[in-house]
Amino acid sequence: MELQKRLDYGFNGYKLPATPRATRSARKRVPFRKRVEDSQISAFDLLATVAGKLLLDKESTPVSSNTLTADDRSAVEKNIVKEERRDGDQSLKLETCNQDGTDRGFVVSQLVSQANELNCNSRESPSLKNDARFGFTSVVTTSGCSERSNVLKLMNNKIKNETESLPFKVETGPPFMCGTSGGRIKLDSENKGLIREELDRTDKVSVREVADMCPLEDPVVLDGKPPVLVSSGSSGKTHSCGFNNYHSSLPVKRDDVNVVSRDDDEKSSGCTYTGPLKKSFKPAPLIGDRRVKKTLTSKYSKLAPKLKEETLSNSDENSKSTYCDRSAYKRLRSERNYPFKKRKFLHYSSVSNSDGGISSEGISNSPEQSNNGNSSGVYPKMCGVIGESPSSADQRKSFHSRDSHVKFRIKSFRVPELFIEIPESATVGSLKGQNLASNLDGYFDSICCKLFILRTVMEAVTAVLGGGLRIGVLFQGKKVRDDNKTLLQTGISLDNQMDALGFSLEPNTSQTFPSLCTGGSPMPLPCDTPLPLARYPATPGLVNRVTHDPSPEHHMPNLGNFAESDHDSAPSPTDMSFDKNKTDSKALVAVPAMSVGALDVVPAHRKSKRSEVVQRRIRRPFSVAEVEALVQAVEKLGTGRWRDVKLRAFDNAKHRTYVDLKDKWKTLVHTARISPQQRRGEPVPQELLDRVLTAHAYWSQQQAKQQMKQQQQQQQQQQPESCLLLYNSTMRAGSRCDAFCFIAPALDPTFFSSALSGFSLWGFFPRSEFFV
DNA sequence: CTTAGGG
DNA sequence: CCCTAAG
Repeated sequence: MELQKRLDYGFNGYKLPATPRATRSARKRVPFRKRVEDSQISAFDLLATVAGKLLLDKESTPVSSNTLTADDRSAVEKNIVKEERRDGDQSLKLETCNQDGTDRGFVVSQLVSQANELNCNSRESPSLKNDARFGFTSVVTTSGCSERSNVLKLMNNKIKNETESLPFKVETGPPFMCGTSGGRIKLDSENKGLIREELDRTDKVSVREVADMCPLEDPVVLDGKPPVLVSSGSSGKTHSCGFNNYHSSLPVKRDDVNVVSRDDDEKSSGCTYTGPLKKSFKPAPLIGDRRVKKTLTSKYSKLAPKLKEETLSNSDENSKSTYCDRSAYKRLRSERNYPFKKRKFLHYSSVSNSDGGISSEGISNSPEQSNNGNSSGVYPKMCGVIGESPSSADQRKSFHSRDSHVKFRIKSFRVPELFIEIPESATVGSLKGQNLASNLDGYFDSICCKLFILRTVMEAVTAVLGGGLRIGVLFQGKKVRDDNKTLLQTGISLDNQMDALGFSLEPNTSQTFPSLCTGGSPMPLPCDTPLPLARYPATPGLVNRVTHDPSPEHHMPNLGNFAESDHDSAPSPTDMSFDKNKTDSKALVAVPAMSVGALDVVPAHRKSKRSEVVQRRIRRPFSVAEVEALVQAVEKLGTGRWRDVKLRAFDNAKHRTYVDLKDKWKTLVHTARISPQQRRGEPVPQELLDRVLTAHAYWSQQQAKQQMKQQQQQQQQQQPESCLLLYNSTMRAGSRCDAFCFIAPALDPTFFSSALSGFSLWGFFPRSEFFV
């Protein structure tokens, strides 16, 4: 048998949300980045799944599949062994999918094998048949460094019910020894720290080093000594390995990896989160994950301008008083921005933190993590393994030329459940060919994803077999023949159980293989008997969570302003003697104000509880002096011009935003209306409160008047000036109808209906159109 | 970015 | 104070 005539895939474990709507709305709030990462992970996992499935099928061990099904788990255990490469091997590297338009190449899996066997369409493929010799190669490439591809040869595919186990176990030969040793990572939140430590300790292989070792030009085949497996997973403890990156957000991990790679001695570096800025400055990732870089860049680029702006404004302030106003305001803005930015970041981090808690089981092995691990950790290390051209003599250059093989073993990994939404209007065909990059939503559609991966696999298979395969879509056991059908038409709705959806690789009728397809079922390849269609049960309860980049360490740059602002926050020196009040206010405000040194602590504190949401701005009660200034300004400017109020009376109080002033006014009004007994905080002189009420009443009235005026104006403009053009049935549109023009107050058209029955309303027109 | 309001 | 919808 060369290949089974058909490979059927049931992608269990991938389920569309039962309530897509809810998902959508909820998703709306999810930061784009998160979504992207989500999908990436998914893609990888999907790939892995497919790969596993392929292996499964290839080995034609229905039992396994059944077992899996029974398990109702999405965990798949794989053993990946790198096999000796033959020159004849076909290695196929596929690059693909981008989610966000960036060119993040993704994981592509490919069937490679003792290609010879595959290629020869001989029915008897010993390797396939008998032993696990059939190699499955998974190629991962990132567009950034597409040149570095990694190959995993998968062998001995097993499916186990080891859901809880690490995403991966990797066995590698000596070449990778350090970090590579297979490790079992449990992503329990408790273990994270441990894992990291382990990581630091064990992961001594620098990515860079590895990368350097396996330049594109000379692919290296690592040699496969007996696996120096670190852990066989026997110990519950985690061992770090190439995949250690798993348990943290992509960027972070990446960073970690980099750090580690650069300085092995610095143990802490591995687990220390370095600020985002650092990231952006760091040399291009080896992995070539441009997407990530881009993300980071864009993410922080926003901040950068702000900083610049601030700086500039400050300097402006110093040099040119002319710009004082604006610059001051800009400062304000920048100041304000920080909390926002921060919030956002923290949000991410909080997500990651919660990550562990949300999905009951090993959420931690969030797909993303695995993804990371793959791209940054494992694969890079394996890059040498994948020879672009096996035949190239360069291969021997590999650091381990002795044997040309390396064994990898993926013991197990877990495929998370996906929650993805796909438009029902999408056609099957479009999904098949869809470039994931075009997915505006930033999500992989699970179907799309599956199809994509299938396509990838198909392409690989095609490459091996010479073409003639296509992806068949099965829905509820029926084959979807028309790719032009939309999902809706096909009956694939979001509400459907995703396990009702299956895929198959089938001979492409238009190609090499004659079309044998007749029924609704995929046709077997000519020379083989169909393998049992394995379908994985959907795996409930596994939620795919994405961890995020920890909050960047942006410290509020201008916290120091507190002190400054305090001094300045005094009301504009009118004729009032606020000196005393000023002092008081200073004292009051000064409380929160900290020395610079103290401020530095803030971030640390914040960092310590990253899980906590954003740090709220420190509370700074308005002093009487400030209230005075506010009242005065409002009396002058009125309510509704808070920016002006700010500029007028609080321009120097950087910590008072116009929103703050507005809020304060609101509370002042409220305070003034309640009984003195109910008031809290520093008592505001009744005199001020009275003024507040007076001013508030006055400006409210003014506003009302304004509105009235505006309305009147509108009415005057519209009604008197507009004409009603009436016509009767004898008239045709476009004909002259002066006689039927009326100057009409904008009354309800029905007004005319009685007097001018028989006419129809044509419309309102500006008077000028009729009376020029 | 500003306003206006609810929380 | 925060958060957000609107404009």
